[in-house]
Amino acid sequence: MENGWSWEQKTLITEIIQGMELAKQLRAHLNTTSSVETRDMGGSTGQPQNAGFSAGVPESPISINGSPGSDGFDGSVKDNQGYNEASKKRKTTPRCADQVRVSTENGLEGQYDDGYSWRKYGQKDILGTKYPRSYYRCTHRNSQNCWATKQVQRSDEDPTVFEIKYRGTHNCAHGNQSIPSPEEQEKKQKNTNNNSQQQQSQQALF
DNA sequence: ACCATTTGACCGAG
DNA sequence: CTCGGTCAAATGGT
Repeated sequence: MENGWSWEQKTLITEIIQGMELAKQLRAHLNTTSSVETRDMGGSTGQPQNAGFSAGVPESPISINGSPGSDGFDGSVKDNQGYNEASKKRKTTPRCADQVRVSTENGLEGQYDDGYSWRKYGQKDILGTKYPRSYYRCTHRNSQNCWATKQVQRSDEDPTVFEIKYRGTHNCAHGNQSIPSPEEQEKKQKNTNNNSQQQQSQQALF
């Protein structure tokens, strides 16, 4: 019963945080003002949370290789087994997601770490966007029923900004105790969201 | 060996 | 048909 509470609170907090972040960014913009701005976050946007910037994927678009001889594919063994057809459709899946904008310092390197472990399960190019969108899911999905997922997409105009969308709730204890609550109930979430626009000030392109 | 990541294919909705 | 999202096999790294 009270379970929903946490989620609601979390959502609220998240929203507040979002607002703060936005305000921060806005402030930064205002601060610089004058002339070209272009993100000058040379320290202004003190990001509280991003401590770990690990440069990992420099993004090399050049995918070498290109699947060399792997001809093993050919249609032979593929075929999907209809595993899930259970029938009960989840009502189009509840889609409540929080959008958070993370600005990485001039360097694109750095993946913003929110404290949870994510496993990438897909990447797709979205029409209209210059960069592909990555899909992540909690590593404990099977272990703790954490069906939380995250989507990350780079801004087309500002490669320094990453748009992170969180979908679902975290049930995993990620590092803290092990699954103390065996409750696996799936709570229905209602959409209470109303945030519609969040557009940031579009910066003038050069 | 395991696990995270990569890539292609499949699927559902519009 | 197209677009977006997820899964599943293959691969690499530890």
